[in-house]
Amino acid sequence: MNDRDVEVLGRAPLFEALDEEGAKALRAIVSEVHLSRGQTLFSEDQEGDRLYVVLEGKIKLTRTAPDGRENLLSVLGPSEMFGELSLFDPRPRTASAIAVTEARLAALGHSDLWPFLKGHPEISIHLLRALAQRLRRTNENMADLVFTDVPGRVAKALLDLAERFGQPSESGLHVHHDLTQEELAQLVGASRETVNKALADFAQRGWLRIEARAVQVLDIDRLRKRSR
Amino acid sequence: MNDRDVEVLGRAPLFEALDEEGAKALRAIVSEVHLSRGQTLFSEDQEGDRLYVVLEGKIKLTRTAPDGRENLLSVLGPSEMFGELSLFDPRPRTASAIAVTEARLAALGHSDLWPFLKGHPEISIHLLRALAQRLRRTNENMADLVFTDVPGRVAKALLDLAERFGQPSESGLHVHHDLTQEELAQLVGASRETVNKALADFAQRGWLRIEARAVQVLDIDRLRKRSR
DNA sequence: CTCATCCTGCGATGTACGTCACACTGTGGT
DNA sequence: ACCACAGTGTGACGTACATCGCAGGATGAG
Repeated sequence: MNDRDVEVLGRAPLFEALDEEGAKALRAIVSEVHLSRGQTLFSEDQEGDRLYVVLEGKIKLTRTAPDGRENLLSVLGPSEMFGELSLFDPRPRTASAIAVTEARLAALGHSDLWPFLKGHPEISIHLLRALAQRLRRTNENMADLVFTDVPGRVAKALLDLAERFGQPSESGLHVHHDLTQEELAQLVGASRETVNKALADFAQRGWLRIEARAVQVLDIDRLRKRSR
Repeated sequence: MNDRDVEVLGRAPLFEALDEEGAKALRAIVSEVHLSRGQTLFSEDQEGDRLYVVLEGKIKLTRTAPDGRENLLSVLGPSEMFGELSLFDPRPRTASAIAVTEARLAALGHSDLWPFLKGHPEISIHLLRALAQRLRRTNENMADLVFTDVPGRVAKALLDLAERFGQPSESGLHVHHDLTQEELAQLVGASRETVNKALADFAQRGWLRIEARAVQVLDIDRLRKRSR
């Protein structure tokens, strides 16, 4: 694990709570996982008690309906944590984790983390905060599903992705989200076609330019307005 | 606080974790709140760092969209906890809490609970589990919004309410949910009218009988099938 | 380079559900 | 006992979005 990884890991809620000594000890027991694009890390209904932090790349969490249709819960990038639910609430996984890009992860199992929680109760507090934030965000998304139309949800999703993965560039903000329109559609809970039309509409209005698995945001304010 | 209250409180995730001694100490510092039907305990955007456990009655958590439309996050009954998010993640409340029936609550503030968390780290673990379960449930509901039609969501909501508030009776299961059809509609993310039609349809098929703020479930299996 | 496969773009059609309108019923307040 | 008003029941109508169909690009494996 290189210096950059250490920095990335340090921004995860788990490590944030620890002093350098504790962080060092915890780093010593994480194991590293490498995934190539499209590879699945774990699947719905599997047993599993490992928690992951993204070091590099992007991971999507998906749920599959009985009829096979899919739903994208979230897309996670560096420093973000996932898989912890089955650690605190020992049940089979309720989502699958699949690499959207080539990715490297840090992994911690139940038996590795648990003693640490006992020894460093401040970690629990940070984890509670992280889960509380997630719950807020999820409730927000629920409300959006009910109240906001598809273009609005697409705008919201893009803004969120822009905030997390956007890179300033000559003509605006370059958001390389690495998602196909199909995946974007699953993320906002709509059909691929409608999302495509919404994007085309935004592009035609000059708010953004569409690229392969990315967009150039040209007028972020307009996009914000459309998202409300 | 009477014996019954003590028992109800003991089933909340907060108290579950404690031995009798700890529970007794914690009980000593909770304060009791009384609400009459329709009264609001706290509102969206308010500051607040108190956590509540329902002792008696029912509370709804609602969000209001900018345009005034409402969304019901959940309906909580005895032993259920709410308001803890702003305790772990100190931000204004993201939902309002309103009494659906006359209700009594036990309340704990930040300054009361925090020392307890330090002294009893096992509480944090139980709280983590509680939040993890909630997150799973919320994700489930999201998927339903995307994949399940309104009648299906109504069926799901009724089954959930039945499980939590149902009373066995002569002809089936009596579910006194205390919600108007308007509130039920806000809970499943649909219009009052469509929910009414779904209920009428279920009743006409003989799956249930509609009563004021309640239903008699007559054929729970059919209802289950319709919900999937 | 070439073919197969994945991804994107976009029009035509159907439908579930929201909105509107209105009538009926129960309930609680003075 | 009355009226007001909150809650329920149901039809007519419009529309946002899913579904279907297909065509044009991009991508990558051999």
